Amino acid sequence: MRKPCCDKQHTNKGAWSQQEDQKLVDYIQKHGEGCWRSLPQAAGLLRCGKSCRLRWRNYLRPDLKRDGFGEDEEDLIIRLHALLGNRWSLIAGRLPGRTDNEVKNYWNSHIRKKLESHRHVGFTRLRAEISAARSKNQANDPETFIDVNNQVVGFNGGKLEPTNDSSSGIYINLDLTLSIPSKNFESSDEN
DNA sequence: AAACAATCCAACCGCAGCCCG
DNA sequence: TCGGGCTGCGGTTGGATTGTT
Repeated sequence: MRKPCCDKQHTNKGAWSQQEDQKLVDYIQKHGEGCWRSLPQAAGLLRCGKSCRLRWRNYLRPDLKRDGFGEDEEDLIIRLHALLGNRWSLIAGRLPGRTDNEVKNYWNSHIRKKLESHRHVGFTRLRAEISAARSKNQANDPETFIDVNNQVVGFNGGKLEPTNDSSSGIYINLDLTLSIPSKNFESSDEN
């Protein structure tokens, strides 16, 4: 049986106080993101390492955007989700200043409902791009294409796989390379 | 103004995978 | 090669806020 990540009897849970936030920020600014397991004690926090990590990554990191999602970001999320599914960290990796949690929440509370209620309308704009991209790219680089309706080609664990429905034959160029997430803007993330 | 419902989002949980001895 | 420890990820929860009746 695996040990729990921390002694839960002696850790705080729930919302973070300003003092806790400050302690965490101060510590990470001084020492960087080191070992999360030992960080709470070193920083004088009664939290488990996981909680500290989450708080930092999702809320306290200085490079995070705190404003709402733009139209272009929403559009990108929809496209990436069509390709990657619920790989929120990968999706967030393509959106500077956004976290996986934020993207996931935004998807669940905004985009999913939108797509459910306006499914065909939602694809109208995509279809215009599809037509343009189709003739240009279809044969060149299949791994950057998906079928908007039901996935002609999927990306599965680093491997391209044909999927079960190829009815539409419509492709969209996502202009996507699956590089290591956040490498484009890692300076603030890794410091 | 109060009660209830719906929505949002920060935080938690448990699992998977990576790393290292 | 194997096993244990640690981190990261995705799913889920629950409290706070906002909207509706």
